[in-house]
Amino acid sequence: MSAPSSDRRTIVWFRRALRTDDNAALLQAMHDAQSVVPLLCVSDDPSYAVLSPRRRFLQNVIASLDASLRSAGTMLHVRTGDPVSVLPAAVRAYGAVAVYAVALSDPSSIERDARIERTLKSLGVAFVRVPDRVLRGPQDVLTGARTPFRVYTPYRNAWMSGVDEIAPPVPAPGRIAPVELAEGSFELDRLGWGTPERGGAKEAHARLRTFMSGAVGTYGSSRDFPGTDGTSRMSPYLSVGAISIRRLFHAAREAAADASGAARKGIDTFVNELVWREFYYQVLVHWPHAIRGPFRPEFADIPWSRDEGVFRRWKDGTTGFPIVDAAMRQLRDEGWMHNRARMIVASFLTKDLHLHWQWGEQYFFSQLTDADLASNNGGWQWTAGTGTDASPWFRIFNPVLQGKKFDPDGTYVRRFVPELSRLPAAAIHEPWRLNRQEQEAAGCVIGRQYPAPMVDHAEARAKTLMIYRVGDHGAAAHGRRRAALFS
DNA sequence: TGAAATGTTGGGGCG
DNA sequence: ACGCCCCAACATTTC
Repeated sequence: MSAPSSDRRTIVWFRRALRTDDNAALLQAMHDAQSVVPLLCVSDDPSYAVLSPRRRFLQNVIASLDASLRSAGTMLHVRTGDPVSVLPAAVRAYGAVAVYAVALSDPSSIERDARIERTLKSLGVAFVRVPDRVLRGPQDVLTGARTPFRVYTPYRNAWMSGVDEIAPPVPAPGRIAPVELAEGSFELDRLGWGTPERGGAKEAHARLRTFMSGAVGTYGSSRDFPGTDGTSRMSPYLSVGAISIRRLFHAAREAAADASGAARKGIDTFVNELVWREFYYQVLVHWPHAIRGPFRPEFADIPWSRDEGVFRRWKDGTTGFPIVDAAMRQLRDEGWMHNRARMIVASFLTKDLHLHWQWGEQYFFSQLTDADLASNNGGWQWTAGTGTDASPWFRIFNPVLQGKKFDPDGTYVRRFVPELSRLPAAAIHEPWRLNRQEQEAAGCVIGRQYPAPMVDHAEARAKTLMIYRVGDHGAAAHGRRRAALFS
């Protein structure tokens, strides 16, 4: 790194690290030059104005970022348009010698960044991408043969063995010298987003503190119950970088340091989930083809249904299966879904409705405030049985049993499917089993207030086993059985 | 991070 | 007392 020099002005392009706390690109820019311009590029596409939960969340995070920059003495400089043209224009307007940003690893970002780098280079300006999204980079966790891992457990063991290499988080700079707005830049206010309600970095840190001093202790068991507030709910903040992954990891380590044995187990489980996130991240870096289709090509030819009407009922949460409908409505209402519920609806889409898992992946990505390419893709491939170290394809969730097991009193269903709220707990996951009189007493007649189940699970399951078996030439057990048949 | 089908065991009712 | 049957509970296999 070069020595600090006050006459060198740089731009910090804020994208997926929307915070001042422990922001590697910001810290490096401030180390390399005293004068930094905190820059935000906003799309000028009119469809951008549609206020999905994710968009609202993002606006709040950005407002919070601007507020913390202001408390340090500076502010966001906003420009509209495509970053590929905005950044060179900003470089000229500010006379900057370098642009810093968090390094991104998905193919479309890599491709766009390469174009930006070329353009900036022609202006004599460096484009510095600083790794900041994961605790341990894809090249830092490899097998003895220096190849990437495809299986989670050995990956985790290797990851853990290098845990001391993880840097501690660095607090936000106390003071950042302000820079005058240049031609073409404006203050955040001018976007007319209104007063931010919640969702910023401050809220993320408060939530993290609460979680680490309480629920994390029972995380191992309570995280599986969607009616309980048993998860950290850090994923939306992580996905946009409103909180740093190191901040999260070190909070967990500190909590572990003064925790009882039982609580430490909960913390270990939590850290494991962070490692899953890193695992999926490195899978896509090493095998980017998984973004476009099954990681394992033997599953490329499964004859999926293309029934849009069926897909719509899944999205709308009117499948007739209470736990599925509750989950899908939570997604639409909150832009978030409990992890257990994600597994249930994903299994339902692929193995009860026989729709392509990529339809679900795409819909999740469009709705989730925590949308993350790698985790989302990894999760869907896991459910569909097409990924690295995936769930076996013949593992099929029974939506009624999952409901009974993980939402036994129906708290979750009642919260998101009000028409079922008066059903007795014993029937809430299979309301069609009540007789007409009982349905009327609960104010929920099947076919009127709430739909009949849209598929017969046993039939759907049988069909899944059939359509998957066709493509499954890879499983060792099947090979053996087939060989035995012919011997 | 599953569920269904199939197999095994053992207690209790009964003649 | 004994064998037999039934079936629930648990275990194993299969998808």
